Amino acid sequence: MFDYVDIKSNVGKNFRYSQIPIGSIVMKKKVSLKDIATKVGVSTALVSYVLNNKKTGRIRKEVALKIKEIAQELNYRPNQIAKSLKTNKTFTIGLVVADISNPFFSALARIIEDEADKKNYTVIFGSADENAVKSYKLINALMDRQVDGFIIAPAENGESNVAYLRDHDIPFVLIDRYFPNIETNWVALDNYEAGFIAVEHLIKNGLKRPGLITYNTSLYTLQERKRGYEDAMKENEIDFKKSWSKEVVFGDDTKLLVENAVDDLLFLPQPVDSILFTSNILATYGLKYIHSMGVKIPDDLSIVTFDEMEASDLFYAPLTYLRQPIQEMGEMATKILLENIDKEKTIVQLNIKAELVIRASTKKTKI
Amino acid sequence: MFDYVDIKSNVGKNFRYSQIPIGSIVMKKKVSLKDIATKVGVSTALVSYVLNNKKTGRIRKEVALKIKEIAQELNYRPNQIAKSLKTNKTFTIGLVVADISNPFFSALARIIEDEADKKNYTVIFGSADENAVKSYKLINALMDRQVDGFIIAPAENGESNVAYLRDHDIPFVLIDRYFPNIETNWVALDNYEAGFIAVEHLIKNGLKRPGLITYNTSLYTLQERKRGYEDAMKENEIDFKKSWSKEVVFGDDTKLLVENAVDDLLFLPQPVDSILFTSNILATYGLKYIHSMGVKIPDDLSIVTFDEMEASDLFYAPLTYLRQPIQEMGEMATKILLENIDKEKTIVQLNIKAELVIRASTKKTKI
DNA sequence: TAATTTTGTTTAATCGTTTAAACACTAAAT
DNA sequence: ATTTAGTGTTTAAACGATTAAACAAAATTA
Repeated sequence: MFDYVDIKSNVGKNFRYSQIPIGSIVMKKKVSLKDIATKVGVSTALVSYVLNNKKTGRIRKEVALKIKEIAQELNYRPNQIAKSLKTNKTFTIGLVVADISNPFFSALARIIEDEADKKNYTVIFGSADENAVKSYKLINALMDRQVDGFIIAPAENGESNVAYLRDHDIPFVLIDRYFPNIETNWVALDNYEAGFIAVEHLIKNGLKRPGLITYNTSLYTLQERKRGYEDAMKENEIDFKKSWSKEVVFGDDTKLLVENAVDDLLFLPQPVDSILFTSNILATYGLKYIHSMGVKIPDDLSIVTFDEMEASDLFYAPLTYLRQPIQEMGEMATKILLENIDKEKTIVQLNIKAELVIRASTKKTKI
Repeated sequence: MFDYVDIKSNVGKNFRYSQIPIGSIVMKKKVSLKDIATKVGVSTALVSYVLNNKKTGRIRKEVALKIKEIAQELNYRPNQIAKSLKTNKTFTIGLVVADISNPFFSALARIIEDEADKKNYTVIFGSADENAVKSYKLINALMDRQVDGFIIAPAENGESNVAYLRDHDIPFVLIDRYFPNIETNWVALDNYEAGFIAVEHLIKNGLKRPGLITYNTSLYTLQERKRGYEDAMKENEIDFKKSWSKEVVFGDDTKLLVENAVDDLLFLPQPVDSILFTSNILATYGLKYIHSMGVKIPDDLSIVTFDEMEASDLFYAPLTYLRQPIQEMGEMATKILLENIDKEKTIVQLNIKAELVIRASTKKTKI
């Protein structure tokens, strides 16, 4: 399969390589309970009891000691697969997000990993690309591996996934997105309030024509952000125009669509004076384009985004953004899941408030 | 454990919640080979043969059909844990990186995930925080779960990890970092060349005092970047001063240390006229600080970084950077690993060349 | 017709654990 | 001197699959 030529002859190519056959290696055989049992001269049952600290009252101390000693000596590590088969528990949780390479989700993944690790769980992940069918396949693949539970950021139309999990009585917690009419665990933002305070902030700063760029999706999370955006205008007696609100389709040409949306907003007869982006990806595309047009922020246009855009620290106008409490979300989701795995089930639904971090992209104009 | 009060009484707090006891649910029992066997009236062996398309020549067509039909009807999904125990194969690979929330590693994770998925493997990951001990624990935890192989970005002093894996005859591929004296698979950058071309580019642009900010580490990867930096100067007859090259310790106070390093370089009697950062994290800290000082890029100072800093598109001077071929690295690492898992082992060592993406942060000065 | 081969299916062992139940002792209680 | 109650350990089944080997019946060959 790899037919690279020798490194020396490879000058000027864009890689160096070498292929070296491996010499024979002294392999350490995996040691099982049986190996220990044989060596000590007892049954595997006894070894199992000792190493799991069961029946402690009944086992002769010298034997127990000897077993532990030999286990140590042989560097015994229990085969979790065998253990799982018997105990029906894998100490593994499945994490399904849209895309693990999205900073929001990878940050979440790290937090979940750490929280899970505290209870000796490991994490298997999968990226579903905002696609409910792919998500379904992933969930099945992970269920086949008998994960003890799931943390899932469902895609649009992911209700069936949720129903599927529930039918199979497998614990799960939705994160970031959820379906308000389905009785499930979830941990998410208070999206309505977040949209609301973002726009209220704009209005208080004297901006009267806030635009919105969001995904064209039925996901409640984003619907709520939009509803917050609209209500903030209503409550502040702004005469909201539909043309201020743009929706783009998620996919390969999202970038282009965002650029078109920006054009639409800025070339209205009466252009918007500010834009709220409802996700980090939308903001990234939009900002780059706006920047490339030479539009000055915040003088020509104010900007607010969802999700931390720490990278924008370097931007001449660091962005005002709605900070998602990722740490808290990840921790809580994991805790709730592990509780559900261990104990009897209750439903926990958590909507955490966003924090509006005000920076230079929404400067006050004189009112 | 969760003693949140009722949502209505919770106005003004930073979260909303509710706890609803779950009603009883009609649970779908997991269906096993045995269930199918019973329903069809045959042995589990036969069911297994049919569903795995073995002994196809010998099995009565009607029976095979019936079995498949019932399997479908019951929505049978094989228990991978049981399968793994018997076959000694989990179709799982372990990914151990420094931090999954680092964009470089999460991008890599996504690529590995996709490549692995093509061959029906899933990925378990762990973050080792540049700590060889933590890495060792992680590797063990994943080995306990019988992963078929590893992709690992080892930490400093990770040689023992490598030896451990080799002793246990478990396939693995090092990624991003490696130990040149240990005969292992690796996929990494040609770090020497990358450092070299970065500095050569600076020199060609008329800069005569290139500084370096790197980690204080024995990791070969970073040593090589530094060696490239130094050699480029030697070959271009620049009289290199040791004071131009700063090393910072990885850890919680890296940010502060980077800021000190920047100070050191800029307040030399004869300050550097350009800085090469050897990682995205260093660059992020450094850039923010430099920016906050009001230093103008590239007029006062030119900048080159390792790793894609796409976010810097928004910066007034988008950064010149050494693009790591992440896609290729992830794909190749996965391919090499899966080859090693399936077939007899050869060692593949791949050093892929970086691409210098020249942007505004290294403007040409008149020479 | 008997021996052989082919066809279709089952039996049973196995992977590495866990764990209830059985067993063989010894010590205490009647 | 029995019965009863521990004490220390083993036996064996089970988890859910795979798979070599055994088996029975039908088809083919001699």
